[in-house]
Amino acid sequence: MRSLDEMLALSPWTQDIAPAQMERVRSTTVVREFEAGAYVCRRGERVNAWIGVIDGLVKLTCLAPSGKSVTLAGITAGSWFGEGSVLKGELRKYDVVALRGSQIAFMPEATFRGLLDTSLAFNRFLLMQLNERLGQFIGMVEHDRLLDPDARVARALAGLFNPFLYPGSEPQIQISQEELGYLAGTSRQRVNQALHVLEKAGLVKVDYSLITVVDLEGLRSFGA
DNA sequence: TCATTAAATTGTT
DNA sequence: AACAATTTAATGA
Repeated sequence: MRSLDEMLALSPWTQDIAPAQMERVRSTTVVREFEAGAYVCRRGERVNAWIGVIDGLVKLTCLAPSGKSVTLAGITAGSWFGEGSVLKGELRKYDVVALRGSQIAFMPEATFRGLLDTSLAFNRFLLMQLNERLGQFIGMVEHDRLLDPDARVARALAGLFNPFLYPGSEPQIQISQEELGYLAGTSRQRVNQALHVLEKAGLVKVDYSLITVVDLEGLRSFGA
């Protein structure tokens, strides 16, 4: 995915948006590029845009009192996020960091609210997305307590390929094992071990800084 | 294009 | 956590 237009074409909520609204989305949404490691936005900033990942990969992260950072979610290309904070008009609760060079779209709050007021499809999409996220986070807590590390890595990885939340088309993700460790809540070494297990099981293919999902269903249910 | 080097990532203990 | 091995990216001949 390279351009905002391509991403809009992939986004489910654009399907029956009126042409005038679509034009407003196109003309007001700003695209910015970020290098690996750069902050897309920081905790505590006023939220004035809905954010879309056109290309690349970002993570939602927060700082534990001890100083350790915790990754709450990885957001892949094709996904929009941050609607919760826009709706509530609150300060941003987490840091957003680019893990790779990334192209990020910022849709101004006014445009976002315009869509809310005029499009039933948009409201439906948000409802589905919020519900999907809720399910994912509940699942994360459950898995964190019930599953062994191999399975946790499998779920964390599968979570990045939720077709509704992340309508990117490719079954690959460029992510280091260290970052996957932050996401799964385990050490890099354990991720390395787990990836070997998952590869032997025929669920993924592991390359340098790149993981290809071969069997998404198998990944989701691994260890259950 | 090829060789050299530094940095990032991975494999292992 | 530490160390070695491997891959990538950048540089210059």
